[in-house]
Amino acid sequence: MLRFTKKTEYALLSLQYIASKDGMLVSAKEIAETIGISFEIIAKVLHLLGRSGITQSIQGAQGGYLLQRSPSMISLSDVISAIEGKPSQLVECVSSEDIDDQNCSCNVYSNCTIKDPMTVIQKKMDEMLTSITILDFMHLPVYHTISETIITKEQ
Amino acid sequence: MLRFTKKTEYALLSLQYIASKDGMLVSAKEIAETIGISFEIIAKVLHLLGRSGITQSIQGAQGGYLLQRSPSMISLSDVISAIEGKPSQLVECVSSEDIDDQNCSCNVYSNCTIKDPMTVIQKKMDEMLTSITILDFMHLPVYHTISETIITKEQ
DNA sequence: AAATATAAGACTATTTTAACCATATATTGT
DNA sequence: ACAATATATGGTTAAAATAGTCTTATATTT
Repeated sequence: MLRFTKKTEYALLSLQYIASKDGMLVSAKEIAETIGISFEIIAKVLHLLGRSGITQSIQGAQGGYLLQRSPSMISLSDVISAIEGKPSQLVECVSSEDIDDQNCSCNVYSNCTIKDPMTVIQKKMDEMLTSITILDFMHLPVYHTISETIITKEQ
Repeated sequence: MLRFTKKTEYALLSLQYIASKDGMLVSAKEIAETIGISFEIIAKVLHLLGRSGITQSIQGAQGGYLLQRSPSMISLSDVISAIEGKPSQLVECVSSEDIDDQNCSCNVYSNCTIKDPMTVIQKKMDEMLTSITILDFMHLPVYHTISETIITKEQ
């Protein structure tokens, strides 16, 4: 099924929030409360993001997380890889990495007739996932009217 | 996880095979044997494709399946919808259909801050899935050399 | 030393996926 | 009419992935 996992969703919500804090340290507790998700899950997600070098973590009291690079340099593809442990693969035998080498372990079909077109699709998907970044998840500037009513300009 | 289900894979393999037979009736048994997958699964997949008007089925002896429209008019999006019963949704609350109306049942987060960017991503995904058709899964013409050696030109 | 915060693994329940089995229905050919 | 062939459809089961909770360890600040 072509669906993001909840963990990926939580990762995006977390990164969006951290990015919005613009360099300030943010704790897992704060993120969990803001999003409305249990602390444990958010902590696990942030840990995975840290492992992959997307976030940086400061342990101890007053510790927390911040982004290791700017939002525009963190792609959806990076986030998925960090959370799932490997890049997205539309089918088992086609990855964005071994597109050229033929060490495909898929011996399912006597002769696989969809590998080539699937490779093309996988490539398109990768291009899309790489082009989307955390910047795309950030709100546009908030405009204030003269009467101080806050109007948020959405895309 | 962003992965096609096996059923979708089988559907694509089946449609590719039926398309290659260019209008001839093809039985589920023939497809199952060609692909190397159990007859029952292929029959179920073909049934689902028929329900959605992608394939046409002729019952009874000498019956079988054929495409209801040309390969270039059957998109990957159509196939996924047929197999899974509804269009692909990257997240629960964003579908390609209710992009404009706001009857989103997702009350998971106190205030969801990723719905708008997710809608944009869903739209991109839909465009991609709609642009890819069974024609993209068909082999290019087979060229014969003078010595009758068959060379298949791959993409 | 106490409080705060991340690190990391174990465990359980639910959902989805995958495959198989059984039976019903329709059509053809003898 | 009847046997053979082929699709239609629902039920059942096993395996895998997902989602969430719990527990313990480690690091830092006050």
